[in-house]
Amino acid sequence: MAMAGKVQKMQVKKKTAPAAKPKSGPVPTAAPYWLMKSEPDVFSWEMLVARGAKGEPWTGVRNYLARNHMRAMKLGDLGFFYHSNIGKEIVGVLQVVKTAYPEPTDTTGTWECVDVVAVQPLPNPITLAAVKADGKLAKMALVTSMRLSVQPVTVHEWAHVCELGGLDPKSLKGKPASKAEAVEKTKA
DNA sequence: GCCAACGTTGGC
DNA sequence: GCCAACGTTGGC
Repeated sequence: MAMAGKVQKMQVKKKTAPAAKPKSGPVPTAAPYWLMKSEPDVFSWEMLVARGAKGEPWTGVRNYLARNHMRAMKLGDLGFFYHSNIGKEIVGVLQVVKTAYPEPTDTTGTWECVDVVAVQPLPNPITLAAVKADGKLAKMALVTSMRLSVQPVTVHEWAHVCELGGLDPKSLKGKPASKAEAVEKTKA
């Protein structure tokens, strides 16, 4: 299993979690799109691309809000892949291919993960600085909730980032969760 | 390496 | 259930 962020390095705490059912938490209103962060030296976009159609379990999330966002994800949902710490830029588009399920290594029954695959790289990666400097993006959770590792993205933000990044959102829309072939092409 | 932001923990 | 102390994230 791979790491999807610095949080992955954390020990799994033996917290005395009430034996809450994994499904019992609040489920926020589903956002149209998402953004998921990872430190590229731990788990990078290139590594996700290399996983191909198998994708990767997005493990290591140890924040309730981030977990709840993963719970709200639907099969086929799209999200941005953001490189934190190194690069600090949005580098690609990923897709949810398996909805939230208990994280196998978590013995507390508290944490969950989703499986994602790489869909397309952003021809022009969008840096955090560019996001902050753009009036249409300055309110993104990426800016306002800096430390949240899994966050919602609005339709407007999605469209604007895609435009700036050189991606036609329509080329992603409605793609089946089997678009890993596109990934294979981007590797060549 | 520093430190601001902020989520979590634990004393009361 | 409040809130101070503590720990972590992540930009700079």
